[in-house]
Parts: sequence; structure tokens; C-alpha cells
Amino acid sequence: MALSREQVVATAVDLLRRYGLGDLSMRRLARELGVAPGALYWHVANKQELLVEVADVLLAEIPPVPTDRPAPEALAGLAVAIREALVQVPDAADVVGLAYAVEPGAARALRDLARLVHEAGATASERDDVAVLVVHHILGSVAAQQNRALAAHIDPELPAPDSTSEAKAFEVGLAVIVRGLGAAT
Amino acid sequence: MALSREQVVATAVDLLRRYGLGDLSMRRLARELGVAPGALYWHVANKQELLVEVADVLLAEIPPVPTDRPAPEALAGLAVAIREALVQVPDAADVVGLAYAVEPGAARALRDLARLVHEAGATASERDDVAVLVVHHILGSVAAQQNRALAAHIDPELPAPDSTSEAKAFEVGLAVIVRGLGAAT
DNA sequence: ACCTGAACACCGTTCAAGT
DNA sequence: ACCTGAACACCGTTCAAGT
Repeated sequence: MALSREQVVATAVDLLRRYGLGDLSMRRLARELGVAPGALYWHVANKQELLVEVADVLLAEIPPVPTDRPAPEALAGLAVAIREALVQVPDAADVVGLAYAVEPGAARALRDLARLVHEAGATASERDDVAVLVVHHILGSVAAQQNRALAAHIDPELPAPDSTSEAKAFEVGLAVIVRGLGAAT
Repeated sequence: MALSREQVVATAVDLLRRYGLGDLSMRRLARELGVAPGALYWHVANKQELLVEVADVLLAEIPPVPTDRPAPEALAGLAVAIREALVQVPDAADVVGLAYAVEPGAARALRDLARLVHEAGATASERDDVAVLVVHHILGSVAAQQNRALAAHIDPELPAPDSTSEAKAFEVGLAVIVRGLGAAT
């Protein structure tokens, strides 16, 4: 049976989850699918396009935000949920960062985030800029925790990151942003 | 005359400035220096160590912050200065992000930033977390602007980023953070 | 001490030719 | 329509051997 674009993307996600971006090469992916490397280029224009698709899959898995809570709470909840989903996937910050640069509004989760920023008190002119700030905070926090885990793995002298306190550090920054929104001039 | 570690790092910085990270390979760097690729490994353990040195050079060039202004102003001024310096250098966000993950307190500019966050009203417990937030905001903003410039270069349909409005978007996010600091609970 | 030559195990991408 | 085979132009890193 012929290969499909969906199959290529799904296997790429699987490879990323299991071994990280370093092992997500076009050649490795082709081997995993039992085809020649060139075959992939029938289904996907190039590696960058593939990675954008991979990011979309990761972001699509984030549960939609409940509609009954006040906006600042819902915003914080969604940001935490996105961070939690991404921190499980090796190099997720790099992959999503690339996708976000290419097409910022592609994923529903990120559009919801922008909307909640607005409802939490950002003026119309601030809205997009603050949404970007929150996304950067999420991706930065994910990358930082994963980098510390990697460093601890290589050098056993270093302490392994405690995911609870990493999450807490993230929420401190998030709280500052939300407070800043409320205290608009 | 023998090669020196400083010479290797300086040429790496030059290559990054002129052609970006894609052309900063160990082999390309060796060619530029007129030596065999293996020669570099006498002066530098591996590519990652080299990139950390490159980041340190970039950050060392940022002018120290004047001491006479109030902390929130000085903080904003320094953040803008760091962003401005890095946005000139292709892929600077990736390089500095890597270095920051490996050794967060290495560069004077970043230590100053953490100190000013404290003086601008962060409690002792918030201090480091908010400094991290500001660094992520800077690196995210730099990466975003450079990515848009790249996208516009590839696809001439897209608008080239206007550096003034990019800077303004950055300052909006920064202002939210500073306000959030002042409005501590 | 410092460097070369040569190798090892890889990359992303293209494209004529096959089915 | 979909894929193979083979190539092109690269990577980072190691290490015996040379000076």
C-alpha cells in the first residue's frame, strides 16, 4: 500500500517523541517507513514543511480550555497545559518555535491563547504582542527544563531538574505577566 | 604562526555575522583559517563549546548600563540594548539561547539584567524567574524578527519586517512585565 | 605542542529511470 | 502516481602519524 503524507507526519512525530530532533532525519524517517529517502519528497516539500506539520500535531493534542472560568485563570490554565504537553516531547520548543515563526495562527491552542490575553485585560493594541510574549515564555521554559535534563544526563554532577519547581518558576513569570495586564495604564 | 583559541573563536564570530549559523560549520571554519578540520579540535572540545564562546563574545559587546537612572528604566534600557545588539547578528537567538542554557550567569549583561529585575521590584523569590522571563522575551523577539526577514527574503509576497515596529512590539511586552513587577501582591 | 590525512558514520535534496 | 538508485555536496568527530 502506498505511503501517505499523514503516515509520514505520524512517523515523524513518533521519532521525535522517542529519540528527539537529532534522530529525526529524513534518512532515518525513510528507514523507519521502509522506503528510500527520495520517496519522502513526493509527500512533503522539504524537512521544514514536515516539521511544521509535526508541530501542528503536537499542538492539536492540547485539550481546549474550559469556558466557565474568568479569563485570567483560563489564560494561566491554558498556558500551563501547553507547557505541560510540550515538555514531554524532546526538543518540542525548537519544533514549535519554527512552526510559530512560519505560521503563528495555525494551531487552535495558540489562537485561544491570544483571545484569552485580550479578555484578561490587554488593550486591542497590546493583544498580539502580549500573546507573543506568553508563547515565548512557554517555549523558553520548555527549552530550559529540557536543556537542564540533558545537562544532568551528560554530567551526573549536575542536579536533575525537578519538574514541580520548574513548573513553579514558569508560573511566577506567568503571574507577573497577568498582573501587568490587569494594571494597564 | 600557530593557531590560537581566540583566533578560532573570533573567526567563528565573523562567519556567524556574515553568513549565519548555517555556514558556521567546523569544516567551513577550518577552511577560513587555512587548516585541516581536525586542527580545530586541539583548541576547542567540540562545536557546542565553540558556540558558547561565540555567544560570550556577542554579549560582551553590549555597553554596560548607566547607573544614574531608576531601576525600571534601566532595566528596560538594558533589555532594549541587548535586543538591538543581537538582532544585527544572524541566528543570534539560537546561539545565545544555547549558551544561556549551558551557563546562565556567564555574561555580564545578563547578570546586570537579573540585578535590575530585583531592583525594579521583584521579590527575592521571584528574581531569577522573572530575569529568565525577560531573557526569553528578548531571544524570542530577536528570533521572530529574523525569521520574518528570512521569510520575506524567500517569498517576496510577504512584507519585510519593519525594525521600528518590531522594536515597539518588544517594548509593549517589556512594559507589561515591568508593570507586573511594580504591582506585586 | 600542534597539525595533517584519512577515515567513519552520517546529513538534505535532486532526478532520471523504473513500475 | 509513486518510488528506487544513485549521485551531489555537504556534516561533526576521531586519531594515528608526522613535524
